[in-house]
Amino acid sequence: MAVEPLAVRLGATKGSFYWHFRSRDELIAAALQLWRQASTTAVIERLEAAAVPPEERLRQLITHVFAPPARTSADLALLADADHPLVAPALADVTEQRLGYITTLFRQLGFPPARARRRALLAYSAYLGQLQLLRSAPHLLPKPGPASSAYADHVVAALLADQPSTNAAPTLRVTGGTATA
Amino acid sequence: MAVEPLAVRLGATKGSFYWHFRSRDELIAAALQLWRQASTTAVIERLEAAAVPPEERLRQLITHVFAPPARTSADLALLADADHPLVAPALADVTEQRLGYITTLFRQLGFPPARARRRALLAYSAYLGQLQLLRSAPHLLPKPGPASSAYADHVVAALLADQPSTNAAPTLRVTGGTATA
DNA sequence: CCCGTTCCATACGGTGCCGTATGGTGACGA
DNA sequence: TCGTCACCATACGGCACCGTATGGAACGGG
Repeated sequence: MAVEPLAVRLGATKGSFYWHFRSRDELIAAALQLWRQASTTAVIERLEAAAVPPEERLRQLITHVFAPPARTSADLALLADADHPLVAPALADVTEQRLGYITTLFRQLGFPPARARRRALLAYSAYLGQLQLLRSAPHLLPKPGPASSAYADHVVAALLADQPSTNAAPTLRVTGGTATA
Repeated sequence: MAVEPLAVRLGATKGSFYWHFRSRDELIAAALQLWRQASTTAVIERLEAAAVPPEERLRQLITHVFAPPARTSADLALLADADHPLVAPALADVTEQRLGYITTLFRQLGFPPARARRRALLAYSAYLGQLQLLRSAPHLLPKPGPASSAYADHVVAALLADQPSTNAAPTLRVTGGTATA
């Protein structure tokens, strides 16, 4: 967002803006710092605060993300400018942090390291793609309501299902929606 | 991409550009038309040309997309400008076409309609997210080589896995911890 | 009452871009 | 040789934006 339109949208002027921030980049840096904290660290802390088993955390995380009542997503704006020199490092950090957390959740579910990592990648990719769909073709997504919850359930089931082939059998069964034998 | 930088990058000038195209938007529209055709219709036709069972088609599609040797992606640029008035409809069309095709593949695999649709959504979301990761944090993705193929296999397995029992309204059980928005 | 500090507004130069106007340049046929 | 036409370059006006310069209110302390 440019600073002149931003200023008028806030009922202020450019002059006042440049008194508070030395430059446009300084504002961007500050906003990115906020975003890092609020969009990742805070979410993880909130999830960890509850005394529930890891599969419940993962379930909450997924359903929260895939059944969006009105997901206001700064992620989208930043992903769109992923090449911006200030955005890129912040984005990389956040991605790494989120992916790391999801990986540990899968590990806690009994997935061996490599499989946990792959599953986390898949899960996070699905999240990012969901965001894109939300913007580029929202009419193709299930409407908020029962269809949306059913979809979230479907995603949870697909992501939490252990696959038969690979060795070192993960343990924990998935409770909740679908009773996997 | 602006037309002045584009012109110099092509060793031409702006004047010559405006002889071939009436405006910048006209170039964009032409490029979008090309993209629709090459990135979707052509891919589907190529897949349908081979005389293989549907799960093999799906497998080829997924592995082709998730084990990218050097995926040159126009998709990314367009997703980044998803709000552009010319890009948005093209993007919606392509999304709908791709999603429809993936859905029919899942249907041919025996998934009932609603589940096929959900699975297709998940698969396509995963693809879109993969694209984003490729740009915003490529170092977190498996490197091209065996790790990459293993990951592609993992994704195929996760997406093709039949889930037991899933029919008939799973009714998500939000156990402990409350909703925590 | 004067002065400095804080906060905001107006005005200006500079830049990158879009689109147009206009002026070549070479090929080719009459 | 001359005119025409496809193609390209230069030059210009206009716009949106960034960042700076400068001129104030408002206010509190000496």
